[in-house]
Amino acid sequence: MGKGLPKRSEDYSQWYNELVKKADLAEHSPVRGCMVIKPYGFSIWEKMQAAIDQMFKDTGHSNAYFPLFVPKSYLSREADHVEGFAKECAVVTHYRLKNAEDGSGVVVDPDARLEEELIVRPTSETVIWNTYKNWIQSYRDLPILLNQWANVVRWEMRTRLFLRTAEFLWQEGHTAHATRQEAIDETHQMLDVYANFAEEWMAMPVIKGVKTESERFPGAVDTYCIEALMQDGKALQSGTSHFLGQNFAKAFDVKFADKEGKLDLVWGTSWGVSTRLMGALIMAHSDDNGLILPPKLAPIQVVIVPIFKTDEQLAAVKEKTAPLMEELKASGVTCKLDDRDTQSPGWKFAEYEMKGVPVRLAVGPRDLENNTVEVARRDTGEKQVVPMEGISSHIRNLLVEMQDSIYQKALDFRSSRTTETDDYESFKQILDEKGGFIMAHWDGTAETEEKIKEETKATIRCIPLNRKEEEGTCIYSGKPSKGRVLFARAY
RNA sequence: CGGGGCGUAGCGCAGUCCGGUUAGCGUACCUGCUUUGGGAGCAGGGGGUCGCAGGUUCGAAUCCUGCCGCCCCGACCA
Repeated sequence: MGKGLPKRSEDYSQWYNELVKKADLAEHSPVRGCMVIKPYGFSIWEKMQAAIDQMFKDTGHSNAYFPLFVPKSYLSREADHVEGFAKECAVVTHYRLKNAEDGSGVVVDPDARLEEELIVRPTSETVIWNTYKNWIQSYRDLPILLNQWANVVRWEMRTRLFLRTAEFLWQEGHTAHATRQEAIDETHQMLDVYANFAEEWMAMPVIKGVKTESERFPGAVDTYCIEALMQDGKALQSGTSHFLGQNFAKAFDVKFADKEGKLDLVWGTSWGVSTRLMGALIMAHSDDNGLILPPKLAPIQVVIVPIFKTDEQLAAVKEKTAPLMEELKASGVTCKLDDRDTQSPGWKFAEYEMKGVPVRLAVGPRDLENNTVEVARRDTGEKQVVPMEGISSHIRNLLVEMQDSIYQKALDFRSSRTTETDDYESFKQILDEKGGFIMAHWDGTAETEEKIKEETKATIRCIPLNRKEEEGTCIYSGKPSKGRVLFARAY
């Protein structure tokens, strides 16, 4: 593994790319825009999955699985939906290969063309609503509260590891309800689940809001989102929850008989987060020495690096640390002892910093003699020699404190990079000089939104749910506005 | 799809303009010795269809033609 990372201040984007590779999270695959998620990266994703999955279960959802392929005709059933996704769909046209006659390899067998092409799902609303049609006849069949963990493909023109890949992993929840209000409540509930996950697990503060019409999910009535701020001052949409109204029920003819025997269309929601959250996690906290992981999502929370010259010294360190490891494991702390004699302690220090292991313990002859251990915390870089007595509870407290402190740091950063302005010139100046979130008045029209985007590359990330109602005038058009919206340049 | 750049050892690169020893450097890898509290040192060693295909030439990584792939900028991006 090569040394060092580019500095964030010099080239943020290159810093990110290098970090992803050097922390052993992911790498490019032979296929353009796709990635190999490496074991360490995947183990972080698994921790995220486990936590989110539990939150889904706790809110009454079950997992299921629907197929990868969508018949082409399904996609066009909902007009906005096909409009939104058609340009980035991978299409399966044949089902067989054969040996080339000139011996150059295999070629597509022209006789094996599919009667109807299959789309590799960019999202599963269509397959799922087509299925729901068969499952729903009566109000007694409702609600249906399902989630699936899956891969989807969106043929993006430009990709970046985790942030935007042609194939990505995600979960997509799809629910069906008897009433409008119940579906709206579900939409909000899942938005809250995402926000809680982002803040409590990822230590990443987010703004909850609703998208403007132009940023809305194709086929949705309303799209809610959580928006996070990255260290370079750009926004990252980190999760979405859609109120679908009756749009997909209409497209797939999903009706139910209510208590009075009257037929009505079913109300729907869908919601998802993806491996993009990995990108968010990386960019929200990490520094020029590598990844910084909040303890709750760190696959290894504590690493012990023994300092030794001889086998006897190593054995003595192991004997000393064995009870500590037992104790930590018993209290749910993931702990690893790196006793390799093939790498120097300094190499290991750098390595675990790159990988974002929250707490590092170094134990050597000096410590054995004094009954101490050197404790280093990744987020601040602080090192402390502490007595072996009570070390286990010291570490547990430290992990809790770090989780909180990492969140607080991100929150402080966001506060310092959130600006209110009432003037278009200073709006542009803030974007160029400071970046971050800008709260400003907007007249509510798509035209104005588009103009601002063209001129500044900033988009309306969302209309925050908790914004205060206040009269104002649009920074661009000068027309009246009922409240501020959240602007930023975004990923 | 438009503009720019790049394909040489696992990775990162020099050499290409101006053709000419055995294609080189860093790192990684292997062996040995000394080391080990912040990415160790020394010595030795292995690893190459120079993106692919043609052409020019006594001779091509280097010049010419065609093709392929990747990266960056733009367009695009629930």
